[in-house]
Amino acid sequence: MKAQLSKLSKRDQLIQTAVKLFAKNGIHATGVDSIVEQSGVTKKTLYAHFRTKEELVLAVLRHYDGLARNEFMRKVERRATTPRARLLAIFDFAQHWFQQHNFYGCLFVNTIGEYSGKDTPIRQICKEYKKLVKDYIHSLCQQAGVKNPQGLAEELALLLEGATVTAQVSQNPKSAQIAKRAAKALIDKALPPR
Amino acid sequence: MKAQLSKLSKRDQLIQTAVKLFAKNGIHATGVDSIVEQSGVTKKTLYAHFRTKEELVLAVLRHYDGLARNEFMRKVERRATTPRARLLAIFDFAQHWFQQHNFYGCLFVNTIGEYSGKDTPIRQICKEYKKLVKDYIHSLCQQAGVKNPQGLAEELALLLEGATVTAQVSQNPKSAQIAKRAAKALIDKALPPR
DNA sequence: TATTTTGTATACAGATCTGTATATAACTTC
DNA sequence: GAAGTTATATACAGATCTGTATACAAAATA
Repeated sequence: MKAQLSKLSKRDQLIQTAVKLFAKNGIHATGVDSIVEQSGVTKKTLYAHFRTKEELVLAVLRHYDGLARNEFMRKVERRATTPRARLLAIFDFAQHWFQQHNFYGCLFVNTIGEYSGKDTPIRQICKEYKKLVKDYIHSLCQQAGVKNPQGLAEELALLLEGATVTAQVSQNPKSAQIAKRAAKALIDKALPPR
Repeated sequence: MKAQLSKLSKRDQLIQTAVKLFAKNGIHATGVDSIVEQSGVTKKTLYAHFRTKEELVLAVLRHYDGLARNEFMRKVERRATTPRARLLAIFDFAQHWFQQHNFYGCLFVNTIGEYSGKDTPIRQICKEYKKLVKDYIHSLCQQAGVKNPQGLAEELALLLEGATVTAQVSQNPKSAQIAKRAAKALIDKALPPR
């Protein structure tokens, strides 16, 4: 059951395999043995690149952080041109995301859920990811000329978060439309359409 | 390190201890040995009441479902009298919840995160909980005389969900205030204050 | 008071977990 | 082409996991 990862470095094969397994089954439920088996890389090699499983987890989160934020911004900007339309396009992107067959909610949220009590570097990365997403929304609000861009960005980020969790739990992607409807009302209030 | 659970049945001692450990450390990371140790109940007794760990998990979720929803509704109704004010009081309750020292996010969301890929009865309970919370919000919307109570309930439930996750990840309870601000705008739109 | 239930205490089986050790093959690079 | 790097294959150590077995004590019930 090896994947087609021949062109990648061993390190990347491990990370990409681990991302999939962590997202689908959770971190504690995913043993390094299954990562080794499905990546087609030896355990010895894994521990040559990462000193512990936790270091692999960190690498996976950092990898996914860059990947996910990049795709988020790219797709939002492709779907609309004006800042205002882009704020709404966030939720069209979300709906598309929720419909992916391998959508298992936000990896960072799921990870925090497994490390609620502990205070490891893992938590820091998850926290940072959410901050950067909000910063991006904030920049769109600024570009749109909103009076209180921070306030609107916080509200829209909350809606996106809620829609994501709801889609994950209820297994229904329509939460994106609900969030979009609410977002439109909040945007219209913060920036009356002329 | 036994807790003071003398008045409870062995079954309840196990459930209450398990709730705490699952919430704090996650389910897969919590071994039955630690539940046994901290509850002051023998492993033999645990397996007399629950055939497997998964059955204990189910009992814990069902127990917490009743407990949490009951407290949610009770506290919301104590904080305000009119349906409209109660819709807003949801977020005051949330802020208070987020500030608890043992707040580790929503147990059901964290649980789903650990069972994303599988389709066990566990998922069903989490799904049902979210539905019942939304139904309660829906009933408040109806009582308030909102034209589209379903629509507003969906939006407010999304805000509550987003605020909860955000408070958990960013470890900052102010997300409740943000959600309340957004909720107020949405409520005012759906039910203009006279 | 005899019996059944319910619990404790503890050890164990078998699987799985993280991480390491050993020995060997392939691929760079000088 | 020799040296050094980077893999593979595989076995193992030691801990921890779920679940069971054995032997005994306490408490309720008949």
